[in-house]
Amino acid sequence: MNLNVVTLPSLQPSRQAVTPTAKKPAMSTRESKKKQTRQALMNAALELVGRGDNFASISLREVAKNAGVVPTSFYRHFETMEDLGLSLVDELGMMLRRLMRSARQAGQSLNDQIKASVEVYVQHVLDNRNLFLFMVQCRSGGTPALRDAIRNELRYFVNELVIDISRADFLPHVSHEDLEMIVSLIINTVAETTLDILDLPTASRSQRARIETITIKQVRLIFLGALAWRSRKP
Amino acid sequence: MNLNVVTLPSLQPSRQAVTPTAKKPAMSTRESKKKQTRQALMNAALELVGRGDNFASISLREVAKNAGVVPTSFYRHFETMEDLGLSLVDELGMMLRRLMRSARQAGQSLNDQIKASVEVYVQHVLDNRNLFLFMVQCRSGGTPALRDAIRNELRYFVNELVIDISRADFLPHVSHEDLEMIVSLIINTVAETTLDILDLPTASRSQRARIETITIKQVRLIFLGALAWRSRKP
DNA sequence: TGTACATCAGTGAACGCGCGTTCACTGATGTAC
DNA sequence: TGTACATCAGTGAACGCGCGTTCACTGATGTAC
Repeated sequence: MNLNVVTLPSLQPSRQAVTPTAKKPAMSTRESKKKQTRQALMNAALELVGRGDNFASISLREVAKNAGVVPTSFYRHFETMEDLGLSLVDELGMMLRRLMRSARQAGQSLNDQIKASVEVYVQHVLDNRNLFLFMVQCRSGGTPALRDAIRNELRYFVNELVIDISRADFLPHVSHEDLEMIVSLIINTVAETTLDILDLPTASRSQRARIETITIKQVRLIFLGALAWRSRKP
Repeated sequence: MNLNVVTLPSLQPSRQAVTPTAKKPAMSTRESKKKQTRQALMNAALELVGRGDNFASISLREVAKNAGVVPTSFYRHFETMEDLGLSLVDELGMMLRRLMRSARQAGQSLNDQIKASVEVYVQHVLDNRNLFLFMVQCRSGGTPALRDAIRNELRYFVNELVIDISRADFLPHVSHEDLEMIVSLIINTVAETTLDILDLPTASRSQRARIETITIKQVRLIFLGALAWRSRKP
């Protein structure tokens, strides 16, 4: 598409140079406005989820209205509400990757790392309330396609953590298969707290600390079990 | 209401004697027909959940239609769909108590007990598909009242298991508070498998065995951790 | 650079439909005497 | 036991409303020359 621009740089050199991020070609006014509306629709849906509606019962018209466009405009961006939902899962995925990056802090003891990771998770849930609400709702109440998409995001999370723990050599006596079993247990345990966090009255610091303490204990106990675990030879 | 019947048993002695379960007075035709319709409405809602609809987006009219009554009839039994949902939670509660009773089998080793309990759980999920679908949907996507009701049912489960383990003296070195933390971890771990079980293609025995194996391992690992756990003195 | 044409994100009217809820009703069941 | 009246689960018509989707449109933006 932009190949001729690249092979014949003399044609529009100044435009390319002015572009803030040099990687992608400058976005046209039309394109960027379209992206803006698209994002507005996604945010509107999240907003409605945040207000207490279930994603499964939100109407296309409500979303359009909240995004400040006419209902028919919706179709310029998404085929159906499920389609929009799948895009939200993409957004969720990016957020989870950011979360993962924040949680990876080397050079500490295992106990400190557990504590820090749980705290980072709780903070992310509070900072991305609506997106996490969407996640827990759709994970168990979405259409098959949505549930599957979310399941994949969580699987990615598990795989990454398995790699981390393998590299750190925390549990050298555990087989790969069993390590996956253990990491799933950890991820599920942490994920399980999501709803409890979201249901907290905002700014209830003591309640938040209570949940964090319990979760940290649970993950530590799992590691204690993992250290005593004997994998059968493969 | 029936007090005079009780205090003056000579009035209708034969009717009382004929009643199959002697505890409650005989139900009138009208009463029993009403209960029947009520149950039909609840079953219709579960049926729709089983077909893939989200409870949050099921309409009162669909439920009535599926139950074979006119929409206005619904109001003779429930005020709203949420009201019906709360009754379904009651039904769920009774089912969970039956499950708990089946899982309580004394006189085995801890490992055998874990294995048997997980298998009983999986069997119950498969036998009560729609009710468990309703549970996982509403636990994270229901109205606040519904979520709270389900949360209470699960809390009951945790409390019962704490009592069991205390009595069995499996973990005498663990404080009551930490025991609750551990039992929550176990219950959440087992509950987490629910969706995976429900998503299985029916009668995929090998997949079912895989899930059971992993879950059994996870619970055993938790107990291993619990045995090594050191509670602070209270 | 200026002009003529193409593209396409967003508009607004219109559709048929199922929704929750109201109301007055019917007729089988229950109660009082 | 028989009769006259009360109760109330279920009916059916009707309401106004928001829904998803269609269609022809408008006018700003992009493209070609």
